[in-house]
Amino acid sequence: MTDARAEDRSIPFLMHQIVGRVERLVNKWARPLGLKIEGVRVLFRLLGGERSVNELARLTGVEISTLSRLLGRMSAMGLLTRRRDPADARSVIVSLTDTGRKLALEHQPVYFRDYEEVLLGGFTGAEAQALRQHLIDMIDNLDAAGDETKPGAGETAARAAGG
Amino acid sequence: MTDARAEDRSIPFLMHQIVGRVERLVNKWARPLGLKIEGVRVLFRLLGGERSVNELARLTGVEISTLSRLLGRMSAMGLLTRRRDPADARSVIVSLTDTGRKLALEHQPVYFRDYEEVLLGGFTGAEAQALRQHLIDMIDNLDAAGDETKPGAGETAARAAGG
DNA sequence: TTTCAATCATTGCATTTGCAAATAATATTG
DNA sequence: CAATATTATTTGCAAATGCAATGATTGAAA
Repeated sequence: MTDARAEDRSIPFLMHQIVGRVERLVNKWARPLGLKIEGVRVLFRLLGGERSVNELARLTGVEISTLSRLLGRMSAMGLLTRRRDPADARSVIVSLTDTGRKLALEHQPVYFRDYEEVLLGGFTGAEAQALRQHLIDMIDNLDAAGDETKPGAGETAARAAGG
Repeated sequence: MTDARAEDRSIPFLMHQIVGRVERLVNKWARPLGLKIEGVRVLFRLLGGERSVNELARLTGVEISTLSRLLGRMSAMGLLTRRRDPADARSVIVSLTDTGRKLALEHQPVYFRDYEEVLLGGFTGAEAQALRQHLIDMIDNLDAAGDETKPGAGETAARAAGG
């Protein structure tokens, strides 16, 4: 068991493992609802109010073309509606139907918060908070690095958070 | 910019964001090589020596059926070979070809270590180490929770690491 | 107003995905 | 040895993915 390790502890790989596991757990749970994790994210995000497709993409982290089609499916399922934004006819406003809202509210207790509780089992509040901040910092680092299209040999790393 | 936030700070979501960004960065870089991130993982993992498909799946976090097909493609690209394990004819041993090894070695400098450096930009060594350990703990938590098929209302969270 | 650039969303297309079933070989048990 | 359970890998199939290109609308500049 401790044999196949070695090199398994890089941060990106560990995070990949965690995200993959969470996805599999959520997918398993959401399958009876006819949804996968992305659909679940969309559903619960919309509980907070109407959003444009663009906002939804940013808020859920789903690729926008993927999202567009996902919205089509969820719309066909009767979970949400799409209508043109009167103020800007390029945008499409997505909102939950009563059915969608009902579904979301019914299953709210097993949403991400609970997965977060699983993830953070055994963590102190301070540890959890430090972790959360570190994750946010890493996102900033990535956004800074993303501008360069290529990470380079590592020279640009420290600058991102160092200021 | 600080407008569309709200609820963006759950641990699973933040990690999803990070993993997605890393994937996009690596995919962009790896595309000229005819690979995506999973292929890159396989390639560099094999640099450490031959592996069975099963081991490779565990080590790279790639779904096994996906991996099987990916190996077929990479084999067709001349990057690796598959042969039956003489000691256990159920297993298939995957190893790099000279071409594959050459490719891996050429591009080693921009592999995950560098992305890790990007991610950890501005982190102290202690912070990085704490983060790494937290990630490992979270994987353990997930594995413990995975046995139950469903996360429940949150009652099982603390038990996982608390013992 | 006309023209050109930027933004938002959708779709074409080939590729890839994941689950579940199938296939094959080995371990275990009696 | 025979029968059964377990492990390793591959494939059938329907569905989903992402990039790039398109259509439609708005904003800016002259």
